[in-house]
Amino acid sequence: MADISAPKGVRDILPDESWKWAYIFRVVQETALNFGYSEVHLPLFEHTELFARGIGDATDVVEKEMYTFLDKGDRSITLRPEATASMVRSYLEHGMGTLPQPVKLWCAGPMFRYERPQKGRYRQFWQVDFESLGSANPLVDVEIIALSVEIFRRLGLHQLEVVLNSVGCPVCRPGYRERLHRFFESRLDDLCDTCKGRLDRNPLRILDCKREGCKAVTEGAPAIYECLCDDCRDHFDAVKKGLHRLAIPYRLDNRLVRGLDYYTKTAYEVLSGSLGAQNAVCGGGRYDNLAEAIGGPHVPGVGFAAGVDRILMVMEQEGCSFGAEPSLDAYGVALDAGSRESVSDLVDHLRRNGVAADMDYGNRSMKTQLKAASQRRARYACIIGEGERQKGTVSVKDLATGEQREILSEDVVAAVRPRPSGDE
RNA sequence: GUGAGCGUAGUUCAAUCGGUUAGAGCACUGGACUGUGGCUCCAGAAGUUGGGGGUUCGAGUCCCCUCGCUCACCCCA
Repeated sequence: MADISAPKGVRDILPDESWKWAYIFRVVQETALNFGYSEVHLPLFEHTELFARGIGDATDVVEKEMYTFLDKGDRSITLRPEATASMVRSYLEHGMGTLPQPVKLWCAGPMFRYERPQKGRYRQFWQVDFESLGSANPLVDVEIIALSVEIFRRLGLHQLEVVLNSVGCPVCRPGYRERLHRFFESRLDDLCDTCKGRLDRNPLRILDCKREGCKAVTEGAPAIYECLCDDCRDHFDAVKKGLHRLAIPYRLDNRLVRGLDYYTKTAYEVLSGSLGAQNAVCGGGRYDNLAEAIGGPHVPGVGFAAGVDRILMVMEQEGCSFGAEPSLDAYGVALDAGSRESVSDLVDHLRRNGVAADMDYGNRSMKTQLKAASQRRARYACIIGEGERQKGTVSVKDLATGEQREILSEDVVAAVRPRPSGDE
């Protein structure tokens, strides 16, 4: 066991896995293009204040899960625990309010949260994040949900469930909160200790509790639907209607909550049954008051983040395809020590002409080189020995059929090049 | 932060009640086959049994501490 190892909760994505990641990002990128979202690259760290205000100081994420440190200029810096706040910051900082609205952006990259690792939860984890900024139109909520569902569909995931709720807005939520408070107050004895504490701070969170006792109590709790203001109710109806039109199935769940005031109206998650306790592959919703919370003008927004680590986990479990595994077109094989330089030259020539080619650098026997060619799933072995060198030829062996022919060096590219895609 | 389970070769795992030199599959290297791969057979290399302390004639095995991993609570992607 090496005495040096990666820090707790982080991991290496090695070649046996990395090509699958690349596949997922490719699918996400194509889908983003289809839906009219443009990619941005955002910094991995921000001023701590952005997250404190943009996520909320009362949340667990901000209270105890952030990687925060002072830089050499004594600024408090935090590794981003999520992307939405950065996205809104970027929108405001670059005056995107002057562009046609909504501005539709996406990004991908690692997020950081100091949590105890477990299945599907890492301290550095990858998200793809989509945000649509500047429109309060419920059709945009529908688009966001449809986009996330489409990504999962293209990736081949089918055992997923969309869970939908509305969390109201600053107009109607206080009334609901009060009703909940009254309801739980009368059943205080049946609640767990943490929920007793939540009663005054944030009774909505009690709905989220997973303890059996609390769940039983919440069965009879008033639903937020009864308390939504006209605006929120119309919006919610429009979103539900939109999902119906697009034939996107969903389940309503009034336990799905977001604790803070700048989260408004639509809240949704996409859950997988095959993930263990960390079963959300995607979470999102509307945050019409977030831009103001971080010191900007009123900019409505809606978006989602999907966890790439978890998506991959579910895909593996459900036996989804990741496209073609990377392979070589040609593998150079030297019969003797004197031919190694010729093989090196040939491989370089192939590579410069768009052929995926590799060779052995370990002075291994010809047998072992051919073995390596098979293992790398090369289509052809390009063999050079003394005889070939004298004649200026290469023996090209089709590793699938075993068929071999000797061809002139200058014709090798044409012989092993993958079927031209037409526009090369 | 809390709880439970687990740490043996690169990796997946063995090792009887505490008993001699800690074994095997896969992977790796070489050979059988010196100009032809996948299969087979043979051989080789590979270990501070996570670390530290204790009990014992003797510890991979039992006890304590510590570190790490895993799962769950919590929270979320």
